[in-house]
Amino acid sequence: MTTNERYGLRAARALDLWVKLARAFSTLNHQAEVHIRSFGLTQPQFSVLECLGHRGSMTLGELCRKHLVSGGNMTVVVDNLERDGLVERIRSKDDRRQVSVELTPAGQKLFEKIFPPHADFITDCANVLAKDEQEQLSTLLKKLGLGIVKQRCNDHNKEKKD
Amino acid sequence: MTTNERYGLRAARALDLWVKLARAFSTLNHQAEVHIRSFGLTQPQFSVLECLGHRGSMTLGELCRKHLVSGGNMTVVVDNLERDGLVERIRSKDDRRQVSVELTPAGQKLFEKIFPPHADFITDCANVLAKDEQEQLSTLLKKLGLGIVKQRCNDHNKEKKD
DNA sequence: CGTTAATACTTTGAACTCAAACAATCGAAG
DNA sequence: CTTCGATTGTTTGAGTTCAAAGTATTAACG
Repeated sequence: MTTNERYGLRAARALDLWVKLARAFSTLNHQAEVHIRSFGLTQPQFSVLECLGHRGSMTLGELCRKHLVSGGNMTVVVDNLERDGLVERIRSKDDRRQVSVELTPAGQKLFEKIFPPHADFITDCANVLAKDEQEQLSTLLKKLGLGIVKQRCNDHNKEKKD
Repeated sequence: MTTNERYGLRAARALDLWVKLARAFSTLNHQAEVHIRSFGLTQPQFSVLECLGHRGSMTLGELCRKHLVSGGNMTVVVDNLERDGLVERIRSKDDRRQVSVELTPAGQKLFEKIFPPHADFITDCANVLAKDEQEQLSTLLKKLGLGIVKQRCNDHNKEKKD
């Protein structure tokens, strides 16, 4: 019995989309992971390094929001980067609760060394699709992602009212 | 300085696609996670339960391949499901290395209880997009995912020859 | 001023993930 | 029949993730 026969056409289409999304992400993610690992970093570590490299120092909270990651987590990632001498924690003077994270010279150097080849790597992968396919895919993914956030947010507010 | 100015248009497009893919996946994944957690399961646990519910018993190796997950990992997930009395390990008589994993009656019951509402949930999320948009997106994601596998596989073989 | 609430981060415990090392079993070649 | 190599699972160690509880600091209110 197919998913269609069991749960209907709409559900079959939705579940199919969900599987394809998970597979595509998982595949690219795995490739990126392997590539990044060859530089001695994990993916979240690289991601934080990249963020700091491109946008300068950020607080832990900003890093969390940017990475859609829960608080307790970023602490550990930054711990490990700090242990490896790639970033530095600096308590803000204005608000002593906040901790600003900055690249050390070693961190900056590593970022400059590994980001370009990594960008090339991602570009290679994306070139499986033609230019307009890439743009079309981006657009649809954005619509899906933002749409879900909006939808869930509305549902949540509706529940509150009830 | 934009990504485009820094690394060129092709890279900018590819990186943008990568970010959108990661965001869309992460958003839907998070929603699904929260929904599944309300039934007392984690996502990988649910995923294994679903697999067994739809396709009957499978060996650990089959589960690994189906979930694109490394071996040592599935052991733990199945450990936890077994601890909760939802699945059972059965050593194959033909090949005593293989371990077949089966749903217990409790596991079967839980699967039947939670899969339909979960399918509805995913369907709701997907309905952010119109029917033809969903199909288009599925097609592009599939092409991207399979294309990358193929590309990397070729690269790998090329390296071997060198 | 002092209490109370909110914010920013850290800690803790459970689960998942990988890679690498290990054990058990099977198959095939000598 | 024995040994060697491949396959199947498990174990171990490091890292990531979340949720929930805890600490420190700030802001706001009486």
